[in-house]
Amino acid sequence: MLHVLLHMARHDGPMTSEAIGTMLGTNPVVVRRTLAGLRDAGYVRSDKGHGGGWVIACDLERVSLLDVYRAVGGPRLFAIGNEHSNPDCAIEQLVNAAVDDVLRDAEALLVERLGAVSLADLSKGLDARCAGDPRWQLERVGR
Amino acid sequence: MLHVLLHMARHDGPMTSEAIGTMLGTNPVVVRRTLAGLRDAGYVRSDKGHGGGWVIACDLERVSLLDVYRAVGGPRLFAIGNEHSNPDCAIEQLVNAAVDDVLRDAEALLVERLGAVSLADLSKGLDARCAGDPRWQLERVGR
DNA sequence: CAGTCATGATACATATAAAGTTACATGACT
DNA sequence: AGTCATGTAACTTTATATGTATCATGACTG
Repeated sequence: MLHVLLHMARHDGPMTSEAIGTMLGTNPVVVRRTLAGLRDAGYVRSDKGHGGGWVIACDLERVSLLDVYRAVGGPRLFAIGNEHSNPDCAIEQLVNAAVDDVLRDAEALLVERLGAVSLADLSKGLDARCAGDPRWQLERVGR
Repeated sequence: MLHVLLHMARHDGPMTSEAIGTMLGTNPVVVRRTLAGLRDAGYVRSDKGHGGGWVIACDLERVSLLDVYRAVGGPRLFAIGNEHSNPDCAIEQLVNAAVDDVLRDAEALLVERLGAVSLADLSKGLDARCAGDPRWQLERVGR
């Protein structure tokens, strides 16, 4: 979705779900489902009808990767975690506490780092990277 | 599994897969499947026949939570990651690089922290926590 | 106003992985 | 010989994500 947002930012005029779907090698409905979160957060806007589609609706400077992550969906950052926290077992309490402690710190790091990078940062990085190479100003999507 | 290992360490005599399964609210076969990784790593031993079952086969001091994590199975630490790294799209390259950078650091932190805690540390923590409370010396499993 | 193009939304189908289940073979103890 | 336990394989169930089909709605166009 970051990929999509950056393309969208560099595209004048709306992008349709179908175009994005083709770009991602997926399906327009899936695109709508996923972008719905970003729309609800106010980061993009969608217009119906002729000439409709998806447009950036925010200041890239004020939206971080963390914002996108949260808007798009998963509260689950880790593939591991404590399932059955049985409050009756001291061993489990201790193990969970130890694992939670580590996981909390790692999540804090992720949140901090993802929160520190804005979409504008990425966009600027792209400018720098492609300076003098106008090819990349177009959408080079492929798959 | 950490839960199981600590119980096992405080249990004299082997624990059967069925007992462990009941303790975890799961199935003996699932227990065998999961513990197989720990057995292959040499952290536990399994004996067949009468009086058989699972026993700790390592020095708790020398096995970290990271070791257990790796032996038990999942190379996937994060629920997020880059799927289709399309080498033709500069935007995707940049996004992936940015996300990978953050993920690498977070994973490094996890590895460091999980590697710094041994099973013996947890066991000692349990001793400290339950000092003067002999109830917890028994398996209080429940579910 | 009719036609089309787009999203919104719902319901259903498929794919994948994890967990659970069943069944049987093997080895060990009594 | 009988029982108890693991080892293993095959199958089923469950959960989740993804893909698909369909129709309603709104917006632009001629």
